[in-house]
Amino acid sequence: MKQVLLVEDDERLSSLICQYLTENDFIVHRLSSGENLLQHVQTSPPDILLLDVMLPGENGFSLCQKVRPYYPGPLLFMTAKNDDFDQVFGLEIGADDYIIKPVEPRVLLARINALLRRNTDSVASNNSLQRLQYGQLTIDRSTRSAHLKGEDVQLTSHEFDMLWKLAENPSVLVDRTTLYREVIGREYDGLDRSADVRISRLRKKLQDNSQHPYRIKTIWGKGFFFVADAWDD
Amino acid sequence: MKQVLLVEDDERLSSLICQYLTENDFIVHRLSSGENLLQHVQTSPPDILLLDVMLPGENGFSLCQKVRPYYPGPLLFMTAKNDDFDQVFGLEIGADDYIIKPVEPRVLLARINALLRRNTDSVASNNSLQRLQYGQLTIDRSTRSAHLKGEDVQLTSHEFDMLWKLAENPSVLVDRTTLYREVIGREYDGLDRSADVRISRLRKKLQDNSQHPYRIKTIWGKGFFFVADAWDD
DNA sequence: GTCATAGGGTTACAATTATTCACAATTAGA
DNA sequence: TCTAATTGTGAATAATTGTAACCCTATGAC
Repeated sequence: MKQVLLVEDDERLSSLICQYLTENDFIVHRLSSGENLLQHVQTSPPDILLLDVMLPGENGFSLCQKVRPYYPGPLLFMTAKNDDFDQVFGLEIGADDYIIKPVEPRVLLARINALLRRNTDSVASNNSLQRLQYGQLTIDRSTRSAHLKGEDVQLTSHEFDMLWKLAENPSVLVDRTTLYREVIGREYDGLDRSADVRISRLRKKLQDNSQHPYRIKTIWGKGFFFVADAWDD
Repeated sequence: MKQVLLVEDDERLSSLICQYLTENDFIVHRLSSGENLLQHVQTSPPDILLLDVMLPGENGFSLCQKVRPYYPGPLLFMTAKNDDFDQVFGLEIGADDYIIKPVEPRVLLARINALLRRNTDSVASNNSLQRLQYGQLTIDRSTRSAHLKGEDVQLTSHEFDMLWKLAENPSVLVDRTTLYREVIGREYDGLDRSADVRISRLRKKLQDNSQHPYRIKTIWGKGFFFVADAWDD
């Protein structure tokens, strides 16, 4: 659940927004002025910051400039003043969006989601090929973790490397020579069995049955391959 | 210079926008319908895409859905129709902003810049970043302090250096040699355990479980890496 | 079909590497 | 200087991985 920090002095509007966002699975923290904003942002940073422009004491623009060095996430201004100059100014000092009141809750929500989507996208887009999903099995390279039927599968480093090598190209044979060279990191001498041992341990953790494996299959005398769609029991 | 792709059938508005953006150091490409949009985006992807909603032939929403799989960058809708439902819909199908006509050129420019800033920020400037935020964990280089779940985490100087080194490139392996050379300040002799001890102390303070760590993970025989997403276990 | 054989699956245990603890050494502050 | 906090050291413990042995199964010759 994403955390929203709302700074708004109009109690009626604040509680309206709070209610609507809470209904839509956000955790909302409310401040009625910018007094403790900096401290709040530093100790429990929100996922998105909603700032009213006209506030008692320090105004939203000034707060934005103060808080920006400590808060890199999305920041959204709300204001009753429909003034192009202010809008341009707000965006230029580092806001990501600028909404003119009256705020329609559905629109606010859509804009919040658009900002959050973009923000998590950019983190995720570096790892475009970082996550594989096959039925109930998920393999995430950025965290080097695997999940099966919603449960965390505790794989060791080498087990994970082996699984990734096989799973990144489902149905494609990975022969012993390749496996040793690219995963184990040495040449295959024709006698070494450590790849087999790794496969064996992997199968066990993936709840695969070696007599009738469905995830990692063996091609006798050649190597192994990963099966993408498996019918889970 | 950034490239803008503008899809707008109103010739007067299109040339007005084109002129204003060109004056402000953009390269503008214009299309008067969505006919060749997909091809254009694939052959010369713009830095930002401006889409009119009401277009001859295929409308902007439909174009957005078609083009999104091939264009991950910022996308902005412009429309004369001031309808909340449309706005919400546009944002939900993947737009980053939605502007109601009449379009004020200065406002359009400010919004374009806000989107581009956000887009390049997250990718490019991690080396100049003073503050990292991963879920409930923030790490602030300017004050050399870290916060977890709103609480101050008391890190020693070396613990902070180690955490920063790992966290500035999440999911990237930092091997022992690098760790000793760049954080501890001496060469790794193959026996020294002080990096492990620091990691161990760090994990404890980050409330990480070394049996099943989620923040700082070990790659056996190689080194360590930092995990950005906290929702793992 | 039987059999011999080559290769794969599994296991116990050894080797390697990581984690942690108590305490020693070092450093920073008063 | 003294004191407290920080950091390193070495040893005990735990986890991971490789090795060698055993057994099993697929394959092909007969």
